This record gives sequence, C-alpha cells and structure tokens, in this order.
Amino acid sequence: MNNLELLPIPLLEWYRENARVLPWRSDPTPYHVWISEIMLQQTRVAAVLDYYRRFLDELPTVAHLAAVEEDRLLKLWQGLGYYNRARNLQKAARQIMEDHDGAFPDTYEQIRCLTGVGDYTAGAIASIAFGIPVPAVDGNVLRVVARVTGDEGDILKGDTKARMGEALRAVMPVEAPGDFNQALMELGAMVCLPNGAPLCDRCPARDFCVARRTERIGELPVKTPKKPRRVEERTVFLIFYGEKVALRRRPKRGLLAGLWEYPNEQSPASCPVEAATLADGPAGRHIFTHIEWHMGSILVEAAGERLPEGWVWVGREELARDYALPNAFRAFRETVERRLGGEDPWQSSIFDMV
DNA sequence: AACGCGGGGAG
DNA sequence: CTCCCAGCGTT
Repeated sequence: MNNLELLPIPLLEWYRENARVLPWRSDPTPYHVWISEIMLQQTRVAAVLDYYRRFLDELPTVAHLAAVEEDRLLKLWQGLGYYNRARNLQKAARQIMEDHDGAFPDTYEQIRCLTGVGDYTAGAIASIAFGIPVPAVDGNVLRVVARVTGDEGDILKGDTKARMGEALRAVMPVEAPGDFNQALMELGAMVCLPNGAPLCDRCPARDFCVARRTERIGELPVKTPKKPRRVEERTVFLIFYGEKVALRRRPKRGLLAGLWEYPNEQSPASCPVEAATLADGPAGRHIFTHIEWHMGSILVEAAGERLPEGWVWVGREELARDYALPNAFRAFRETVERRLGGEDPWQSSIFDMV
C-alpha cells in the first residue's frame, strides 16, 4: 500500500534499545495501563510520574477507585488538569464493578465502552495490556505516520485519523501490538519531534521517510491552527476570619468543575461578603488553553463568621490536605499560607508580585 | 465537525 | 510569546 510496511521491524528494534523505563511499563496490568493512559491524555510523561505513583499507592485496584470519595479523588488529581478525567475514571470503575463483576473487560469493544475511553485509549489498553492487534493513534503517532508516509491530510480531522489508523492496522505485527504502538509513540516523543525539529539521524525510518526524502519535515504534519484565547479580568477576594480563609466550590460543569477556589468576581467593587478591606494582595496571571485570567486580589477581614450557602472556612492544614485548589490560584498561595500561619500577610506580599 | 476542558515544558 | 502534549465528551 505504502512505505509504512517498512517501518515495524526497524522500529521495534529501535524501541527495544531505546524505550524509557516507565513505572506503567514494569507491570502492565489492565488497571495500570488504564490509569497511566488516562493521566497521559494531553499530558507529558514527566508531569504524570508523581501523580501515577501516588494514585496507585492509595487506589491500587478498580474496587478502591470505585469506592473512593470524589473529593479525595479530585485531591489526588489536583494540578494535573482536565479534571473530568478523574470523575470519568471513577464512573468507569463502577461500570467495571457492576457490568463485569470487577474484572477488567478484555475486548476492544468492551474497553471502548468505558467512560473516558475513546478510540485511542481503547487501542492502547487493548494492545498493551491484552496483546490485541489494534492501533492506538495519538498525536505522536499522527505526526510520525504523516511524515513517514508523506500524508498531507489535516491530522485534526477524523478522516485523516481513520486513514492513518487503517494504514497502521495493515502493518501491525500481530506478535507485538503493544510494543509496536508504544514504539510509535516513543519515536514521536523522543525523535520525531514537532515544530520542524526532529532528530532524523537517530530515526529508524530515516532511509524511507517520505517527509525526509522530499524535504518536507518542516511542513508535515498538516494541522489547522486553533483559535486565539480570550482574556478575562478577575478580582480574587482573600477573605479571612481568625486563622481561616473562605473557599467556595466551583459549579459542577464547565471550567475547573467541582474544584475549590477563593471567591472571585469580575469587578473589585463586588466583595461577596460583608468585610473590611485591609489591603491589595498580589496579582496573578494564569493561562489556560482557551482563556487567560488576569487576576488582582484584595485581602479582607470578614465582619462575622457567616458565609453564603456552600462556602467554607478553612485552616492551613485542611487546605493543604482536603481541598483541591487548581493551580490557577497559585499566585495567592504564599500570601494565604502566611496569613493562616498567623503572620502579617501583606508585609511581604510584594514579593508575590514579581 | 466544532468546541470546551489544565497545566506545563521546550524552543 | 507559540506550540503541543500517550484525547474525550458534549453539542
């Protein structure tokens, strides 16, 4: 069909010499592979390592995951992003307990039915954990295949993904589907790098890569640009009472759904509780994929203990242990910790603004 | 077929 | 700054 059939043998040889040692590769049970694959969605290996260890340490089986408190689950996920992944993980764990009597499903179709498991992840689990010869087409694989075959299709489009998946299925080595899929991803992550900076001299496909032979490495893969971010101005209210700070829970849907936050509004004039303003706090800036928050902050002392429904007063220890606070609020962490520790919060808060 | 959804590392 | 990462669910 195309030169892709030249890839498996040199790729597998390269992989056996160059595969990184990763915790989910040492004991690739279905549960281990599943957790790692969900964490790795749109997330680099380096960012996942610590989360993976802590997660499996506390939730070593599907049954543990199915039973854990949701707030505890979100705390384990705090800072990793895309928090619906964590909730979907638990939904799927409960599916496994109820529909499969606690045994991880062992066909591609059944795995694909789990909440949070799409085409890619189903292929990864099926091939790596069960040796089923199905492709696992992620961003790395799309880039590698686009370059090796010289495919000019937009890799964000469904038909391009489907075409590349079928091309891979046709050359899949049935004796090593898991290694083949992981080798493709490893090659994309370590050698066939994006943005026209690949290390072609180390590539097992260098002799037959179409993009290299036709000098189109810088132009492949083809990918439609994404739309620009919008900027949102927010004023964050750091509200204290004694040695506690006010937190509220974000809505169940949308950005940072279900996580905790310091109360914040669009305008600095709309402090949500009756309080005396004490000082301006540090500024913060946080860039999401599609939104950019520009945050000012105001330190206030509440007039009384009463809070709106669903808000809570939290001390320093509980904040660190029990409440999943997104990294977007990192700029205020030092200030809040100092105040909750009984120090003068704005004495040194100027340092937070650097 | 678009869009929303985090956070961080590399160039 | 920009790009992109072992993508998925919703609309």
